[in-house]
Amino acid sequence: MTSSELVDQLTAAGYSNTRARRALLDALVASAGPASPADLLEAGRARHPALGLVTVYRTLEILEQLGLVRKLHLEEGCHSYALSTTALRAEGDDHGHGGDAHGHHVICQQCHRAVEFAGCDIDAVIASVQQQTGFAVRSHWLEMFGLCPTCQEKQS
Amino acid sequence: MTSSELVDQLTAAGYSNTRARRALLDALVASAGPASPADLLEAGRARHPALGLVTVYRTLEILEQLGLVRKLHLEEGCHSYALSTTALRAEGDDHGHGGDAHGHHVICQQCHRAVEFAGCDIDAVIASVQQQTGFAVRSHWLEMFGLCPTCQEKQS
DNA sequence: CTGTAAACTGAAAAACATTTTCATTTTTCA
DNA sequence: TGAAAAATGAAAATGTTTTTCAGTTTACAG
Ligand SMILES: [Mn+2]
Ligand SMILES: [Mn+2]
Ligand SMILES: [Zn+2]
Ligand SMILES: [Zn+2]
Repeated sequence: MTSSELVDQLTAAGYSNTRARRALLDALVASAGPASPADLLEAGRARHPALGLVTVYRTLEILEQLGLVRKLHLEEGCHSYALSTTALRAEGDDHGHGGDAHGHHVICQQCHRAVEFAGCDIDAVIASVQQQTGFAVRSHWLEMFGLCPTCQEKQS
Repeated sequence: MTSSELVDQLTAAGYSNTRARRALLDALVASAGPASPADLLEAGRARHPALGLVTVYRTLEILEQLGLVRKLHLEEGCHSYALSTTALRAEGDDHGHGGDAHGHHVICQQCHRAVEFAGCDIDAVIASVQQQTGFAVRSHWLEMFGLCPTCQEKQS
């Protein structure tokens, strides 16, 4: 997903095409792994020095609502954002957190690269939990951690 | 799990039995759902008014290391803590986040009560992710959201 | 093109959350 | 019971997110 495709999505949704947003989206597309708001501010300022942190927060909120990025919760530092994969966004496969389409990530414990994956087939687990606890499960949230191919090689 | 059992675990692990810790543990056991550090400070001060927030953070960190509480990441407000279930702690079922035994919670979207559940049988999903992405998956993290039995009744 | 209304921006301040520091108090244990 | 070690909490430092607001930029109708 290029940053101008992302801009198109924003304008299609009725948002303006501004310099600040282009800078942020460029930064987001260029970033290797998930990036925190502070990370994105720094990277965005390389493109548009006047960029403000408030705009980073506001734009990420919009992007998240549109399903273009996902907020990851990490052990360290908590929130980071990662672009969502086109294929998965299109799929509309909603076991979703609160009714929104959702995806899940594997995150490298070494280099922190994150990759979205398709097909979280956990209906059996959900059924078991509903039976065990009496809860009506409406959504779930799953993250995996490990080593990416590159870091596996370096390891050995 | 009573609070004095928790104190026993602490002393067994070499930590002192202090008034501040007893107050915090009482508060934790009494709390209905997951509680934030600020929540626990307030509840703990009902028992020991001098209790400080720093001690709340420090004690939660210890309890988490011992596997007695788990840190939940929620959409709103981020970190909260919930006692872990005895049965699950004993089980030593470690698909674990970083090698530690782990458990998962279902959280009520209405009243925020959290219940730990056993048996996250997602080996097939893990295998598929490893195959899809090339990552070597070492641990995972799963939360479910829905309605607890009580809130389901109220709903209808 | 232009002019205008609506949308957006970023500085600053406020509101929160977490961590560090350090002098004092409490606990443990010989 | 006394000394050493561990733990405490106030205060300050650090970090993150939200709110406000006056000024700027963008979109778009004319
Ligand atoms: Mn989180
Ligand atoms: Mn598991
Ligand atoms: Zn890696
Ligand atoms: Zn409920």
